[in-house]
Amino acid sequence: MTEERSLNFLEEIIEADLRAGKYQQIVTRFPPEPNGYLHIGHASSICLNFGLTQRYPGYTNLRFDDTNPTTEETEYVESIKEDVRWLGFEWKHERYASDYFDTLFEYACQLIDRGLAYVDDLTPEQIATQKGTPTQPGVESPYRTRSIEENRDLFSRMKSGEFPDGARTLRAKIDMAHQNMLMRDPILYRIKHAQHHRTGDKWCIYPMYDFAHGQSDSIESITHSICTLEFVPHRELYDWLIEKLEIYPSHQYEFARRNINYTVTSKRKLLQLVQERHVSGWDDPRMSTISGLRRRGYTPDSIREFCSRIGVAKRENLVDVGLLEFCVREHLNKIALRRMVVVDPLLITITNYSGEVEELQSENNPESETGGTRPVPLSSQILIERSDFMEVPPKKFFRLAPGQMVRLKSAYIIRCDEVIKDGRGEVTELKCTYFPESKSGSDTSGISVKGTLHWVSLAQALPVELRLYDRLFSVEDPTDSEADFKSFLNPQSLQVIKNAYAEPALEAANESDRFQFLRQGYFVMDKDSTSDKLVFNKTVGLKDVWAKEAKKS
RNA sequence: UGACCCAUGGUGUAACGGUAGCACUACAGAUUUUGGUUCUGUCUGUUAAGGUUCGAAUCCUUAUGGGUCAACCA
Repeated sequence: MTEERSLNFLEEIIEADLRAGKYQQIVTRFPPEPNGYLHIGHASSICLNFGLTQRYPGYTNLRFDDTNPTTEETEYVESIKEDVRWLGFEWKHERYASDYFDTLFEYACQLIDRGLAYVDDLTPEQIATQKGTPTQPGVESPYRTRSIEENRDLFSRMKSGEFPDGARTLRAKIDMAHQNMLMRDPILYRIKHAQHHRTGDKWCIYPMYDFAHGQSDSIESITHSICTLEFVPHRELYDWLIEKLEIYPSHQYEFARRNINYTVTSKRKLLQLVQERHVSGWDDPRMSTISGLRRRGYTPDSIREFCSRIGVAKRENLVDVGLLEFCVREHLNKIALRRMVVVDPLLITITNYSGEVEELQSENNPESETGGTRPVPLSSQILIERSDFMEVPPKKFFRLAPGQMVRLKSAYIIRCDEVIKDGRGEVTELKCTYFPESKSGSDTSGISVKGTLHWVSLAQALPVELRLYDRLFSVEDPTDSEADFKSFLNPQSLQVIKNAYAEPALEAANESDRFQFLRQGYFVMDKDSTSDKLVFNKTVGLKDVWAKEAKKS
């Protein structure tokens, strides 16, 4: 399949570079800022960067762009490493932009010495106003003409902590009238008396992204520095610094970030959802974070497959979340153990069944020949899904109804003889008879039925909690309007079933085990499970053509 | 009203001057002891107008539409 696939534009560039002998091997990097958890959009970038060096000779680094100590934390570093590994990738070198603070400071001094940088005393507001607008040129700072000696002195005093936060900045001296706003004397260093998660209080000046990212790539000899489209205008500055500093010429390439409908993929917005308690945490199963998807029951394989299918390009996009769901169903269908769980129970008494408990066998996974079977107990009282019975069924309802026959999965065919109701007319019980000669696997009854139901023997039923999830937002693109994206939160995104009834085999389940609950969907055992009550998260439902059919009429 | 980026079915992505293909979705059918899975088939597309060419989704021009850029964030 990979060999059949056509190349994306980055692979074409790389193959051309390799063919031309420009490089013997390629080096890429995944460069997150440790200020939040990774999300599905990052997965795309991870698969791209690491995937490229699996396909072509070379390697990929994990580099934390940790140049802003006030937002960065070790907790995020750890989660990012865990997520990258969980996705199935291993980096060559673990690096930090902060590893290069000394070198970066040296670079800054070089620019000063060559008259290409100056210390500015303007306030943030002043800098903003004199920057101009995209259609109007900016004006030069009065401090732009300071002597090299003065700049050197001031910059080293900035470093030694003589000035308070925000008092001065180091700026590149480029062109205040440049078409590209980023070339209008961009700030290179700012003063921040803040504890850094790695360098502690060694520094009180920190480089800006633009003065750290490109040079870090260069220091690591990154051949292909891949980032998203919003950094296109940064490339000119990136190249300018490489040229002036005369350092290894990494080249930046940009691709369009992947957007997915009915969710948000922005660390800032995800952080808001966490802080304002709209979700239970970064790993809430409704979140688009890697940790959320993991807790939801997604597999690394399915996420990688998704990233591969959506591809890489430069145009704006909004990927249908249905494709992600397709990918996880496809994988889980192959690997998930089948179990029976009744969500909304209706009691059936099999009137001609003996009092004994019979042990039946049911396959663990019909997709797997080596999957084996597990025992399932059957007795005269069982539970079926309330929605699998209708007193007045529509046509093509292949389930239970008065006088109608149906098969109990891996067991017998039963017929509904009598409907018992309570005082309010609510159906409380069904009296059925079973056909002993219709036993699964050795059916000689000659009866053929259209429907097969999942069921659980009442006496052996295991009470479990189910958490059912729906999309977090009720509109395709919550960020596409003036309104606060949180106003589009779907109030029905979480539904908890406190008491569902599971077959006893589920007792042996462990955290993170994945199952298909027959005719319902895929579920994963959650970490909130206790010995008293197992908790399962619904990963995704099965395709349900009957639901569609029923909706039509 | 500047610069830059982008434009192919409902969605995502191919076609590198020579038959617009693949996947998802939707729809129809077959199989099925999960109305699952699997299998078969069908619908739907080159933003527009000019130009170059024997031939244009592809090259050129213009228009239109969308996106990005004015944080001491990344």
